[in-house]
Parts: sequence; C-alpha cells; structure tokens
Amino acid sequence: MADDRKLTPRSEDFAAWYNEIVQRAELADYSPVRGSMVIRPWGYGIWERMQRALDDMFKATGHENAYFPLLIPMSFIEKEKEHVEGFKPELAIVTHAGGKELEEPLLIRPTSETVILEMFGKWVQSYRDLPLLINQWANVMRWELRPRLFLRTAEFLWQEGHTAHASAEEAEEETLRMLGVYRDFMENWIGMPPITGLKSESEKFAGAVRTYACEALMQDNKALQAGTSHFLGQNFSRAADFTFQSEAGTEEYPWSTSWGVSTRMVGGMVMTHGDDDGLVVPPRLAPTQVVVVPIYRNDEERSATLAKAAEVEARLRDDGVRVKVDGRDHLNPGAKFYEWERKGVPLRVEIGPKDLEKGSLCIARRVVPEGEKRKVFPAEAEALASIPGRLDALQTDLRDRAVARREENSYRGVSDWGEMKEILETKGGFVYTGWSGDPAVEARAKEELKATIRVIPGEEFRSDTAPDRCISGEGAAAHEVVWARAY
RNA sequence: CGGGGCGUAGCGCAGUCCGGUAGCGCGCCUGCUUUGGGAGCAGGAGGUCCCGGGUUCGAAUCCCGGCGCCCCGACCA
Repeated sequence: MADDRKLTPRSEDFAAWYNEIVQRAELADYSPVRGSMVIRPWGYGIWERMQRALDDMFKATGHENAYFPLLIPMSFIEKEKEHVEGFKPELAIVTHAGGKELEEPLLIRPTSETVILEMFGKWVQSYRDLPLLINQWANVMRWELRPRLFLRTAEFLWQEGHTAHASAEEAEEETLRMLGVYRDFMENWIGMPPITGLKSESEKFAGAVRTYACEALMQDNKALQAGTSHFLGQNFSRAADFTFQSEAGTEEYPWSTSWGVSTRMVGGMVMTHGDDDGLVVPPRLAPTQVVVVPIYRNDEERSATLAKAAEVEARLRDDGVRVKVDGRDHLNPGAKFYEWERKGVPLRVEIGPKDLEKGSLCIARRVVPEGEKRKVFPAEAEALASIPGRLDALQTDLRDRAVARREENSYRGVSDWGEMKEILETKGGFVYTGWSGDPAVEARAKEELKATIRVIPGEEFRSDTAPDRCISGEGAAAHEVVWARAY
C-alpha cells in the first residue's frame, strides 16, 4: 500500500483488501499455528451477536443445546463409508496422550454426526422419544490445505444441529425448516441474502442423502456457501446401529438431519458490506451500534462535552441501543472517526462546543445514502429519537442493496456454454442454466471454467421460464441450476 | 503438493547486488502546545537482523542446509 493508513481498494485486489480489512478492523489475527486464527474482541462480539440470534431461532423451533466431546474414536467415523472417504484427507488425529501411544487414535471432530447419533441410540428406545432435536455450539477442525481468515480455517466455530425422526417426511421437513431459518437469519441479521436450493451429488455432504445450501454472492461476484442443511436418511443411524421401536412395534432406523453455520459468516458479512474505507457491520450484529465522540479545545469544553456524551449514552442505552463513548484523550477526533469507520460502527454522534451552543447533535453515518452528506445536524431531542429508526433503516437498506447487487449479477436463461464462459471469466456472478444431471458436465465446468453448480435452486429462486436444454448442448434439462466460481 | 513472494524494533519497510558493527515511517513512553476528518515540537524506550553450519580479521549482507509465513493454483462435507 502506498499509504498504509488506507486499505487496498477492492477493485485493485479484492483478496488483499479482505485480508487487510479483517486485520485492520481488528476482527481476527493470524495465530502461531498455520491455518488457525485468533478471533479478536470486535470479531468475536459480532459472532456472539450471530450466536444469540440463531440460538433464539433454534429454541423457537424446538431445539435444545447439548455438548458432545471434541475427540471421536477413529472407529466411529469409519462406520459410514462415504463420510470417512469425504473427510479423511482433512482429519487431524491424536495418536499420543498421557505420554503413551493410544491404542485407538482419536480424531479431532471435523463434524459430530457419528458420535451424536451413537449417543442418540442410547437415549431413544421408542417412537415416543422422537423427534430428538439437538444443537451444539462447538469448534471443529478440518485440516485445510489453503486457509483464509474466517472463510476457511483449520479450526472454526460453528453450530451443528442434529435431529432424529420417526419418518423420512418429518426429517425432510426439518431439513428444509432449518434451511429456512438460515436464510431468514442471513437476510435479516447479516443482510446477506442467499439463494437456497439443493446441492448436486458431487457437492453434497459426505454421507448425506441430500444437501441443501445457502449460497451468497460476494462483492467480487464469487459465491460463498454460507450454510448447509442435510437430509441424512438412515445412513448415520444405520452406521451407529441406532434403532427405535415404531408405533406398529417394528424395529426401525430413525431418519436424521444435520445443519450448520460457522464463523465463515463473519467473512461473508465482510465481503457483502465492506467498502474501501473498511468494514460495515449491520446494526443488529454490531457490538457497538453508536459511538459518541466528544470534541473539545480546553478543559471546560472537555467536561461539558463529556457530560453531554454521558447523557446521550444513558438516553440511548435506555432505548436499547448499544452505545459507547470514546473519551480517549490522546487521539484527536479525526483519528477516532477513521478508526470507528474502519471497524464499521453504523452511526457516530459527535458532540462539540457548537452543538452544545445550538442544542443540536451531529450524526455521522457509516453508510451515506446516495446523493447525501455523511453528517446531519438535527436538534438534540430529534437526533436522539431518530437513532433507533436510523439503525433499523440501515439494517434494511443493507439487505436491500445486497439483494439488488445479487440480482444485478445474476444471469438467467443462459443457454450457451460460450456465454456462460464469458460471464464467469469476466464479470462473475450467478449463472442460471439448464442441466441434464450428467456429472461430466460439472467436471467440465470445473476444469474449464473453475465454476461449480452452487445449487439446484428452490422454487422461489427458479426462473419464470424453465430451461429445456442442458448447458452442455447435450440432452434435455433435468433441472435449472446456478453456476458460479466459489470460495 | 506445484508456482511466486517474504522473514531486519509492536506494525510497515529500507539496507543484502558491492561484507566494516543497524536505519526510516508509523506506533509506544514523558512533557508542553493541540483537538469539528488520520496533530505539532522536544526528549526517550525498544533489535538473538527466522534458525543451524561454513567462509572471513570482520556476516543482516557471501556459501550450504533447515524452518516458518503470505499470495496464486491443486484440494475444500
């Protein structure tokens, strides 16, 4: 960077911009262990807001939290053939403990289906014990070859929901319900509107019957898989020899689901809303929604503006606003402005001698509406009263802008391979086409275009006119699919 | 695992080609003056120059061997 106070612009080098913003907004830092990161208070505060909102949504849909162990016996994961095939390359395995080599290696969970279903088997005897609706907040480890802060780290934080049901229909319903919860959360809390749908066979979770996913489009027009919900059929209950007695008296394997979202969503938030000045945190996720900066030239003004700042803080806190006064004396106001803008705090209230004199407050907005100025100067009472509404409006505005950007960069009705190639190699974005269902077409796209089918879109995201031919030119379209380059 | 880049003060870097005992900016500490968009001045603290060997009177610099990190790719339920 020419000026190390400024970020590399997104247009110049999006990856560099992303790395700089994550560190300079103090979201996270590299740790001594390659592939692992330290989540700093500002980043963790955002994750905590995400957790709280999601946890409420899980509880509201009947789930309870539990906690299962970090270490899983090697033999457990080997019980489900596809599962172990899928995960083996990225497992971290503990072979020694207590100064001795272990008889059976223990793996650090990459996900917990195997151990959770094993335990479910001990707890469930009858259909009356079903459904079992469990979630856990945990860390997992997948030894990724190429880590990226938040987007792909060896260790990451997530939640994994695991449920068991007496019927396939009920389990499928649960799978879709949680996909909907994720979508709702991403739209209304992160302001990161995903498209949702089914994964193709080649992209589904190892061991699942069907995988549904939320796919969001980042500002560089690459897709981010932001959450998945799996219908596991009876695969994992069979592997764990988990059975129950049905109402009819027969012994059956339950139908299970699993679903997860992770700290990757923090990366998605960065790449959805951040700009060349820094991070933009949606109000509902911001650990601090309003920062109050006092401005003064002498001790008298200092005490007067600090007193007013405390008053403003108390008033906003009463209104349920997360507010903080930045009373640091060794920084001048400009330095504070830049810092809080870089960290993405939605609103700033500036209080100086002129405001005290006029009985007004300065409200500076992190995101400036088109054609307007950053700062407005309403009378104090009006300013304070307006803040909750301003936060709500920004929350909605961020989402609406993201929806608009997603749609502007979605290309429907593409029927020619060359056209798809042209889009993916230049602008990027979501490309909707027909697909015969032949995996060879996916393989070709991956090789030639570095693109994959992100989802077979759910009904609501499908085009008005269903494509009739496969994008390969060979055969009829079995589905409409969405292609993109992805993280 | 392939390609590229980089390891020198907390951070960002120069110095390395051409060997001579370590420097710049930011940050940090103290004081004074400042404070409405990244303050100024003065004084100050801070370094196994990634590690190990070798060459040399002398190595951040040259030679050999390691290690680590970042980026691009392969891979990524």
